[in-house]
Amino acid sequence: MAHAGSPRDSRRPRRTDAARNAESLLAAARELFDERGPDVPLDEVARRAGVGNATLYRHFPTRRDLIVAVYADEVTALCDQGAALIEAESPGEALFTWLDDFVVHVATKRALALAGTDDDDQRRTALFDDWHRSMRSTADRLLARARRAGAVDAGLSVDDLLALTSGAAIAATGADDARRLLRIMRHGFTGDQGSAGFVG
Amino acid sequence: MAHAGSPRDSRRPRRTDAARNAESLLAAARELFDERGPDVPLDEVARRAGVGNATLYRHFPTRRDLIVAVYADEVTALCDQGAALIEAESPGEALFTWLDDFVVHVATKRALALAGTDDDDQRRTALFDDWHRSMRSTADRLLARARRAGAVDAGLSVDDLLALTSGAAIAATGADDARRLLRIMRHGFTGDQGSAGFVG
DNA sequence: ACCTGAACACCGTTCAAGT
DNA sequence: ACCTGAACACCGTTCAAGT
Repeated sequence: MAHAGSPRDSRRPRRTDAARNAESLLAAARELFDERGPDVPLDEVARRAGVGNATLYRHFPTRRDLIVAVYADEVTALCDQGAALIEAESPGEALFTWLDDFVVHVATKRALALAGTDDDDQRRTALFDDWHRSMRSTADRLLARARRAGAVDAGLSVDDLLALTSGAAIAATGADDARRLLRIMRHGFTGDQGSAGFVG
Repeated sequence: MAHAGSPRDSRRPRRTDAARNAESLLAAARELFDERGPDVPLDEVARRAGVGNATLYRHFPTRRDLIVAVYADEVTALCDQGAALIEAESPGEALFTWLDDFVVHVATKRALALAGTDDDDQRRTALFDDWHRSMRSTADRLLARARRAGAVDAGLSVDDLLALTSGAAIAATGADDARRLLRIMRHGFTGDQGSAGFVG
């Protein structure tokens, strides 16, 4: 399963101390993001990891790179979960089950997603930029199957689906709120649930 | 019409130089936000306004206060627009016409909304904190009327409506995109538009 | 009462010197 | 090839001194 955020695919092997330092930095960043939020000084991450600050910049040129690396595993898990759901009996339920996991993921990392916005590209959050590709392909397959089953509107694109879903997750006050907002969006403000009947 | 962001309701009158400085700062901030984005150095705002930097802090203690003051007029206009729409023939169309203006407003100020997030309260954007009250009461009246007309789901709350709507606006790539996403949300992912019939 | 600009603190980024 | 920590630059905030 291809996933975003996997660092380093260079040819020759990396020196063992460099590999160890990268791991220490990731562990320190994970801890400090939890403890003090996504704006924690990068020097502090380096200090806790026991390396010089410039070493952090060598491995992770921007704060965003660090954030993405820290949560790469979780994104991979989410995509794997989506791959498993592609076999589920009900294509409609499969899609919305995955979206449910997705909004929880985004809502939980909300602060990090916003902190990862770059100055030059203020239109996109870190989630939408770096993790978007793998998320998008996962969502795309689930959506296509749900569409064939008639469980979603034929005109709904993946991009719109993901934009709306992550927008709701970012606007939500927490994971539970995000899941509730997703349920509302599924049937719309008008609340119509009729005509489509029991599909899938 | 009560609105957010109106500065200064102190008793005794303000010295004329203080009033002039506040105006200069607002004008300079408006220009620089347009030219260089919401992260422009505050010292630069003060310099363009022709005042000392500490004067800026006296009038607007946080960057957020400055942002809110700059866009207070626009928020007021949006609320007035909502007040006018409360008389419209179709309650459902009135609500969605206003929401259409609302998403354009939020999408246009998207970067500012995100820049206004505080460190201590990372759950809310500036829009949701400072302009929320007046927006909320406007939306509330339009929603109540639309609900009585059966144009929206009976269980839809103002808070959920505004959370979803502004979330879509923030996730959108621009004003046009935001309007499109609003239309999708209105009827939901399932695309059902049936059962409710021609209400309003 | 309000203004000023310099001083201070903090943090991201770079770089010369090491191994 | 990689690491180090000090130096640099930038910006928000405060404060002593002015009017």
